[in-house]
Amino acid sequence: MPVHNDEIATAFDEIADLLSLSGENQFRIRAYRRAAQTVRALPEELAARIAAGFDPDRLPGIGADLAGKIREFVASGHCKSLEALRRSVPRGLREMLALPDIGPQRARALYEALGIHSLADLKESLDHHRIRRVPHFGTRLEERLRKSLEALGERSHRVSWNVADGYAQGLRRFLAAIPGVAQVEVAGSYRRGRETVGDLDLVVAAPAGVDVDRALRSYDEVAAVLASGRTRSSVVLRSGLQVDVRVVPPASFGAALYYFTGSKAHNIRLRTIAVAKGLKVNEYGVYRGRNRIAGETEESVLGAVGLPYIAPELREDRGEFDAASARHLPDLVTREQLTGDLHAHTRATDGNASLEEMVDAARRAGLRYLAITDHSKYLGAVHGLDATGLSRQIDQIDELNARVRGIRVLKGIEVDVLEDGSLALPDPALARLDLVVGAVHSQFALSRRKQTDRLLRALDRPYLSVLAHPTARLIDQRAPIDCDWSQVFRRAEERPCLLELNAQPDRLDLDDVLAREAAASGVLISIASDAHRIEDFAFLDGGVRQARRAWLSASAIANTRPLGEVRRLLRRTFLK
DNA sequence: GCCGTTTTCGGCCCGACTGTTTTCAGTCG
Repeated sequence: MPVHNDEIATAFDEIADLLSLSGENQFRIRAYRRAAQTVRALPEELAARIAAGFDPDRLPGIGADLAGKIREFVASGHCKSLEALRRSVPRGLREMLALPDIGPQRARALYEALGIHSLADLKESLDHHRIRRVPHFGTRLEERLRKSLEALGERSHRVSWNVADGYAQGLRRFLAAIPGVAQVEVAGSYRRGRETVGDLDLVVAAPAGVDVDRALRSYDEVAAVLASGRTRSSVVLRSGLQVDVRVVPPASFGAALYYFTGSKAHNIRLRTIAVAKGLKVNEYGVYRGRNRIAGETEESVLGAVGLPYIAPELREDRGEFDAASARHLPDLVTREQLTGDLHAHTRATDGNASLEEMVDAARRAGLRYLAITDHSKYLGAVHGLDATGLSRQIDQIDELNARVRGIRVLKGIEVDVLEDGSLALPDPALARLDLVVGAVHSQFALSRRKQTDRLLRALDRPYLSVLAHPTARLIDQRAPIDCDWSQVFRRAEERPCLLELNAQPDRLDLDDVLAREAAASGVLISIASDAHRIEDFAFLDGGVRQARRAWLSASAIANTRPLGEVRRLLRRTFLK
């Protein structure tokens, strides 16, 4: 039974929690948390790499001890020290950490004073007002915990970037309109372009005396105030989304924006680098001794520690500091560099606009070519195109191309990759098309071996030009298929075949980690809207965000090139 | 537990808010 990276990471997180409940050294705890993060973000399964001779202690933050635990876990599926910890820490105590305001110290104190070792125990003690008798606990904390416990069930999980964007823009406008406010930016994981956002972080530049906190509390979507201060406030909106606002003087805006954009791991690393140079970085600026030497802009903060600007999408502690000091940061792709879109649908299948409407919308979105790739007919498909329907659409596209200006329409199809890796339409039916987009729409649960073979065989089909949404995941709904991606990337590079970064907000597939790995293997990426409505070309922004998180520059993206070159790329795949 | 152009031992990012306390610990981001 192969052990997945996420299981190793989850075990390390549990060890960290249990160590914290044992009152262990915080730096030892941090080592486990950092190792969990490192392992979770790896593009390839560690078990497979170890089997191939890789030594995990070469990973950053993983030394001899943790490497040994990884080996033990991979070999046996168990970790003895985790099991020992589970025996030594009262069962159930860990779930207390899920509650805001309860950390390891308070969880421990409640256990020792009242024997509380579960959320159910806590509720009972709260109901009987026993908590307030524990040293360092009081009536206010009791009330806070009561509210937190009630809210725990309905606590919102992370929302998609697009949903967060709706709330963020309203808040930004509201805060910017406060008299005296000089500047407002949305920071946090939103600014780093993560596919989901847990809470909103906003940074406000305002001179002393501007009461941003009071204004925020009057925002009509605020349901509860968690913290309220002169420079920092936290509220919860009616939707359940938490909002943290940080207010700084204008001269510190860059430093505060940097600090609040994160990620936490990135900030810790930046501050560590600064310390080595005799500097201190905080949210007010960069300091040498008591002298502030930077802070008005983010560029000044990085410049003060001797580094070039690092784009927010790269700030995940995934090698950006090494790249920055070597002056090898990628020139990240922008939306303006996209020249066209290689995946879109019309009313002929499951889209809701006509061919002409989709093409017009694409042209207005600044695209110079658009591939129409409606679904093929296949077993169980609704409204797939049959040979007659496809032939009719081809004629319509020829007719439209003769008529419209400013955009070229490519003839394509989205065809199913069947369980055996064959395509749902025979080669002769595909030969007339400009491109063939293959996609997995069924049999998601095949074994790693079968799924890998399936995709490798699909990549061997002569007419396949693009593998769409390769992992078939739906964020928070459907797990990615299990597959040896390094093999798939190698084959796609040899063919060559484009791999898609599908920009639908619930797909974003390939994700940032795999897209970076694919590009490193020499595969060209197609950022595609998969538009079903005329509004959907806006999804391309999200695709570009994900591509930037994957460190991709325009040269790694097929559809940043002129149509002639894209045609050559697509045609080359037909010749092999 | 990790790590090293100061170090193989002794460090490990930094500050705001809250509540329970009279000077600070805990939690969080």
